[in-house]
Amino acid sequence: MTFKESIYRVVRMIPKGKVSTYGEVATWAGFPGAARACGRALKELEDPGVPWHRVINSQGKISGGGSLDRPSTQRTLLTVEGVKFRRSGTCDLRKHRWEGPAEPLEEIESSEEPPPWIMPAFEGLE
DNA sequence: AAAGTGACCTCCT
DNA sequence: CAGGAGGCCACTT
Repeated sequence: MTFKESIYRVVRMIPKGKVSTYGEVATWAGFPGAARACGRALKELEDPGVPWHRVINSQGKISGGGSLDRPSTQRTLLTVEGVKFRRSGTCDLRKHRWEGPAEPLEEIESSEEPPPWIMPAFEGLE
């Protein structure tokens, strides 16, 4: 299990309409403090099944990195999912923040196939 | 193989 | 709210 795979596995668990932060994703993936590395992992993401847009920074804002069109794409996807943004560019983290994985991560690590309760990332969108 | 550098961050002044 | 330092990983000397 590589670092990136661990990150992706956690991100795939974020439900539609919820968001999480780089730092928390990294922590739940087993790498506390690796928020920055987490950002790079998502930047280099190739798997289309990972809802990368649901990961924002700890201030509730969309980070400006990656390719130029990525921040706007991210905001559009989140808006479609029901996440509201203020004019300042921040969203209400208290309302949309994902509480974290309900099941201990160990259970997932041991399984070969992804469990059926993980929803496709872009279901209901296009 | 080891050290340096950069990155979609965070936390603490 | 701005600025600076810290920490993790991956890529490059």
